[in-house]
Formats: sequence, C-alpha cells, structure tokens
Amino acid sequence: MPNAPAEALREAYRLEEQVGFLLRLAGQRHAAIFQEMSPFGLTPTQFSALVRLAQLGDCSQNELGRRTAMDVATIKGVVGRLKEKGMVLVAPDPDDRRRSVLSIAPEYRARVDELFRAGHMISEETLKPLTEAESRTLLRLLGKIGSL
Amino acid sequence: MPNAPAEALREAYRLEEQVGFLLRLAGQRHAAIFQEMSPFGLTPTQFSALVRLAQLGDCSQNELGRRTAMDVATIKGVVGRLKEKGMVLVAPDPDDRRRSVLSIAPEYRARVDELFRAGHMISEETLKPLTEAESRTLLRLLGKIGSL
DNA sequence: CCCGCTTTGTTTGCATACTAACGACAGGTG
DNA sequence: CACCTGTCGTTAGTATGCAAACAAAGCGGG
Repeated sequence: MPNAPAEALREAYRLEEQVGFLLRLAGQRHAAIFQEMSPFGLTPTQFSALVRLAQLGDCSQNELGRRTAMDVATIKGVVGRLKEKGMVLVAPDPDDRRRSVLSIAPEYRARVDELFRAGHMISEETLKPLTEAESRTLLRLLGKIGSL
Repeated sequence: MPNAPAEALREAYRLEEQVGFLLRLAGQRHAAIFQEMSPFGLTPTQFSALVRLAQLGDCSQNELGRRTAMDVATIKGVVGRLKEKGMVLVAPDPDDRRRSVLSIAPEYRARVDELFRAGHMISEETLKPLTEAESRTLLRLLGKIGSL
C-alpha cells in the first residue's frame, strides 16, 4: 500500500462532517424557509430584533443589540432598516443624551402576534425533517455550543 | 387573570429556543474559534473552498461552488480572495472558453495537510462543550436539517 | 470641580451570502 | 447552418456580521 500518512489524513478529513460546514448548510436552509414565510418581509435578524423589542418594551439600541447577540455595527444597520420600513420609532432619551429610545410603531404594536405565529411556523418547518424528540435534542445541543 | 390569548402567545414564544436563533449563536461561536485558530489566515468559507479544491483536484469555479454549497456570486468573491493571497491559480480552460480551471498554487500544495489538521482542531474546540456521543448526535441532526 | 474610565452610537473596511440580470459560449435539434 | 437551450463567469444591489477606531456624553473618585 503506497499510502503515506498525509494521504491517510487527507482521506480521513470529510468536510461534510465538520460542525462549521453543517452549521452553514443548516443556516442556509433555515434562511430560505424564513424568506418564504417571512412576516412583513422581515429578514431573520430584523425579526429577532423586533420580537425582542416587543418583549423588552422600549429600550436603547445597544441594549437591544446585546439582547439579540448582535454587534453594535450590526444592530445599527438592522435598526436603521426597521426604521426605514416604519416599524420602529427612534426618539432621543431625555435622561441620557447619548441614547435614543427605540419603540415599535403604533401601527405594528397590535400586529406583533403575527410575528410570533409566523416564527412558530418557520421553526416548525425548519425542524420538519426531525422527530419531536430529535428536535428537542438538537435545540439542547445547539444551546450548549452557542455563546449566549 | 387579565391574560388575553395574545398575551399568552407572547409569553409562550421564546426567541432563545428557536432554531434559527440558536443556529446563529452557534455559528457565531464557531466563527470566533475559527478566526482564532485559522490556518494561513483563512476564513471559514475560504477554508472550505480550498479543502474541496484539494480533494477534487483542478476544477471550474462553478463546480467548486456547487461542491461547497456556495452561490455563484459568493464563490466568485471567495476564489478572488484566494487568488489574491496567491493560494489558488486560475487558468483558462483550453477545451471550453467559458471556463477557467482552478488549482492550488504549488507552494501550498504540499501544505494542505496543515489545513486538515487545523480543521480537526477547530471542530474539536467547537464541540468541546459536548460529549463524544452528543457530538455525533448533533452532527447527524444538523445533517438532516441541512440542504445538501 | 476635574480627570479618567465607561457607555453609547457612528463610521469604515472587509468578508459572506443571495437575487437578478447579463454576455459569452457550448451543444443539440430542426 | 441557424436557432434554442443551458452553462459559465461577471456584475449590481441588498443584508448580515465582525473588528477597529472615534466623538460625545455620563459617572465616579480624588
């Protein structure tokens, strides 16, 4: 057998079995499902930010970012686009001139339930290839390797 | 109890338990680990492309994209940056004037093993919070959810 | 009251990623 | 041969994401 160790190593490494690669693929499928079923044409990150804002109540941009695991630069862009869509309002904080207070626009405040419903359906669709038990396991294990 | 059904729904929805959110967090942690341990300063996608190219042998840009689950626009950018780094060479295909043939630069062809070794260590580090059995389970379930 | 540290928000630069549209070319069929 | 279809690579536009650097403002200790 002319198999050098390097050769054996090369064959042993399977890209399709690496966590990072699989995470990327799973993310791709989820993103595709999300786009298909997206409420109000929201992107996944916009959705997360809006849901958090609904649950937290009014808060600053930085805090919303921390609570959704988004970078300051990232949350800035996300909030900016939500503002453009007219779904989020920004007002200066009277108590702290550095801050601005974010809130959900009144027209959308009553429709937040649609977000939760759509979110449920999207998660369900994403987990469709799995059984109930497998889904719970996956969520538990993902939680363990996540950073939050 | 003044709990409207909407109120109940709102409380029932936990962003931190949704697949999409957990996938994003897990991806974030993996990306951070990857950057820390990255061989040759490669990004995760650049790494994937290079490994695939090493295993496939010379091939076209589009094919490499398909084999690494990257969009045509995405693989274009990735290959471009690998070319700039001098790790990948691009030559016109004599048999098909639409195509170009990609290959790993000779200086790096012998060092591909370093990629596999680093890849292993990165995956191991990412899965560190899990037991052996849990890791296998996670990879299996992620595979079921992914699109490949 | 002033100095230093922190927090908040902003901007720049880089790297993914997808959609959509396009020109060039290959291959097959009438 | 001419046309049609599909493939290959490219480009533009939009949206995440992170690192790094910054200005403005708050805050606490000396």
